[in-house]
Amino acid sequence: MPKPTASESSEQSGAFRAFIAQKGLRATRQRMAVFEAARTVSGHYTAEDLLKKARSLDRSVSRATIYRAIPLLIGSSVIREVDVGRDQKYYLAEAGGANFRAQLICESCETIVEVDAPFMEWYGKAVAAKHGMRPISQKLQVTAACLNDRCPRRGAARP
Amino acid sequence: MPKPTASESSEQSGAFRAFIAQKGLRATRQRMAVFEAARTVSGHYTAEDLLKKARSLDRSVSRATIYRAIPLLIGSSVIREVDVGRDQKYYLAEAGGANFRAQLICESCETIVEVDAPFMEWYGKAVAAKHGMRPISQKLQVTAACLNDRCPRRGAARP
DNA sequence: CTGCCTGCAAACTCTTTGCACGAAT
DNA sequence: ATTCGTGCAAAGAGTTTGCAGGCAG
Repeated sequence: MPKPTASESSEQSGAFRAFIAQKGLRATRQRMAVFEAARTVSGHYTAEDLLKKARSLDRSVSRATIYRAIPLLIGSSVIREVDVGRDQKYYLAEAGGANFRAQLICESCETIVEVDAPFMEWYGKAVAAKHGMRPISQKLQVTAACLNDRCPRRGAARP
Repeated sequence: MPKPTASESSEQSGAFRAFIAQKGLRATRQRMAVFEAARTVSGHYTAEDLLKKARSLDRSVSRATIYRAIPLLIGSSVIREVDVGRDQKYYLAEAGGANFRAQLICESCETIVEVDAPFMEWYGKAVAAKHGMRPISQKLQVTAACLNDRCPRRGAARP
């Protein structure tokens, strides 16, 4: 059934098509371009980055479509949202079922490192249970001074 | 906990005055009203809440002054900023030197519970060190479905 | 054919900032 | 007197949304 292109994405693409079909939505050209861009861009990217990449695949993709597609991409686990409290949110292609990740964030430059933190699952359950609540998600972030050569304040912060 | 009166705050007020004086700033009427409001309002509050309270103490306080005072209040440890990824940030009167707190956040209503999480200090150090970085701060948040009577989606959300 | 989707641009929300007057030291 | 501080209002930035066609199913 899936389009028999040589593209390595045909499989995931089919899964995404199924996801939107099941929701009564349509596999438009623009939507699929955003999907393809979302899983192709590497590392953490912004909505604007995603727009650039999607446009390189389909010139007609607009900013509005990007923002309207993002919730679908998250809902279908194609990407994950990473909010580190900056002005813009970041997104990340979701590799496997890799949940429970912490972020190590440089306070001065763009660097964000994903770190496995499986104990978050236990912690979330424990804390929520103690207050009679049902855990839904957890977030753990460490802000630090990085040593990246390109970091404007390499190794700075607190003497 | 007895509600602190204006006179009871004179001590902390003095500390705050010292802080701004040491920075070469001035103890203006508006600034002190915001300070007094910041340490009086209970629970988590927004900049807008702070404005309301400060205005009840001094009619002339403007929104701009609130936003300009907040960094001073944080810098002098009078309040702490709590960013849970919503559109507005929250602030909280800083009781003691209580650092390393996690937040338990209801995904549907306003409820935010502060939870001690001292292990964050160790975790931040360990993770940062592993990447040759120097830890600066850490944040841990658990989103959950709450059982508050006033919660619009009481106990909702699937496991 | 239906009605979901799209691009465009205006709208929105919280926060920041330029300006000229006001006030703390 | 000096500067810093203030209110006002406009500017900003990222994201959302109303509208009039366009296209998937």
